[in-house]
Amino acid sequence: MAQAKYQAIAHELRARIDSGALAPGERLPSEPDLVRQFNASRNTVRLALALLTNQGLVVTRQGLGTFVAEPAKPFTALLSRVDVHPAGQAASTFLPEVSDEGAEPEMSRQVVEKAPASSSVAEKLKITRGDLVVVRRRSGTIRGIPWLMMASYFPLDIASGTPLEQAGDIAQGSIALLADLGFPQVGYADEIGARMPSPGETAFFGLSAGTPVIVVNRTAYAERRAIRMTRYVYRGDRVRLMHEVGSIPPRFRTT
Amino acid sequence: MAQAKYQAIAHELRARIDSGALAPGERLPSEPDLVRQFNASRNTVRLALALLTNQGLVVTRQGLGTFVAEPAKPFTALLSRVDVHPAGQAASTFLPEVSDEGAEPEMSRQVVEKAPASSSVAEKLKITRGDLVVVRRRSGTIRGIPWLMMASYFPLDIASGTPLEQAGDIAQGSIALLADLGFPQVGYADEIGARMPSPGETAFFGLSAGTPVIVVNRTAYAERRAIRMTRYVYRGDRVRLMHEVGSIPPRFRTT
DNA sequence: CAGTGGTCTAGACCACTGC
DNA sequence: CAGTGGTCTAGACCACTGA
Repeated sequence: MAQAKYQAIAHELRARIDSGALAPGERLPSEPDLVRQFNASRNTVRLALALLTNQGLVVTRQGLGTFVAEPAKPFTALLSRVDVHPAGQAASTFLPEVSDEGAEPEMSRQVVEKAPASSSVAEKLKITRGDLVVVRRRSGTIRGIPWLMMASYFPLDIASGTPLEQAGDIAQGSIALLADLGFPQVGYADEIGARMPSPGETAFFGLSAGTPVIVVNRTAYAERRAIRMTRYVYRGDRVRLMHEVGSIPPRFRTT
Repeated sequence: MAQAKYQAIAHELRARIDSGALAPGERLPSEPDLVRQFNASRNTVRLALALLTNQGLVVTRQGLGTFVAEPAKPFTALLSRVDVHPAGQAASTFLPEVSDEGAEPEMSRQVVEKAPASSSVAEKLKITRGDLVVVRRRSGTIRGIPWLMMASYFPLDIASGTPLEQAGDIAQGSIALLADLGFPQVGYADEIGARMPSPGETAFFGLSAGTPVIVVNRTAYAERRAIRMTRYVYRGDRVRLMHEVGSIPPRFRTT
């Protein structure tokens, strides 16, 4: 049961934070202070702080100090809304939609490339890994804050020779375009997971250590086949996904 | 652009992993080896390894070495399935349901307590923070692997004097019971997020550093009010949530 | 037992911030 | 400038693992 000293320090600091003795945004004692308080070497103190940092509990700013993390009010992205109550009245919205008290999200212009399918893309589209797919990428910010990276993957036989291969936005939307091409969407499946960000994701979102990302793989289907897979990567510290089913009393609804 | 030495080491090791020179499950060079390879002190090498650990890229085992993390095949939990295609034919399944090639999940017996509502619970149920709620907790394992912690919160005026206040499972399920009590469920909303685990969650799931958890707050509604909020906490390294809408070709369906 | 990672110390210098 | 965190070194001892 004997704990390591750095764990004991982390435990004590965590207790101070959980109890409210250290409020969100407040500065922790400086590292030299903690060295004195806990009679430990500076490296040991830093080990304790690293623990808390990687748990997302504190953030450090060079030259300023270490601060209790402030939970930012999250953006809410509507994954889907399905009304099943009035029979036959089914509706569903599509990503990306995000709410932040009226602020409009800005989406970057779509960038397009042809690339071999990764194993995860191949699995979802039921094609062979390495087969070429058309990839359309874009990212989203709201009030200047980056919150979304997305990439859509289309099987080459569907996208080849169509506007899907051209950069820039698709006016009517890709769902309508796919329908025009003979592949009306009849359903979709979302697969949701979480993991630590890659260095590229950390840089794009400006994430601090101890912040995961949420990954949604949305596969869209026509009557008999998968016609698109879209991967949405959200920052875990500021985004919540909503998914509404059935009838929800108005004052409880999102937006 | 000059990087810190420990970042350069981490970058180099990451490159070896990404390129496949170090395969999943393979042991990295020992710390003394890395000290020699990179002409750095052991603490610097350990800083680099800590970086990779907290990104979930490697795991260390005392006495054995540091290993490239092996992505475990994830369990798939069905968040919901909503058929909207044949108009009027709406169906929806409820948590927890998990698939792992036929293995049955085991759920612990429910534990019940009365507790003041936290701010997040109060917000979802539209009650006042500190109001008493009935809390029913349980956890789930599959093949002995813990994958879920859940807690349901019921407003006291609904649950008081009902079987919801008694420990143990509810035979007909809480949805049916709530309907019997005059609160038939007409819809629900899921709010999905990700964060780093608390110490208790780390211990329960046996998580290593660099593994987030996925949190789903499901609020269930009767015609005019919220009747229950259930919080599901999943381990991020082994669980994927599925959410299916509409008609999906049979060979693409989950399970 | 030898080899691995885990903990801890003491001290040095650098980089950033606000005054 | 003084105070903060960021990087790095050198060395010590402990705890765990497999042979």
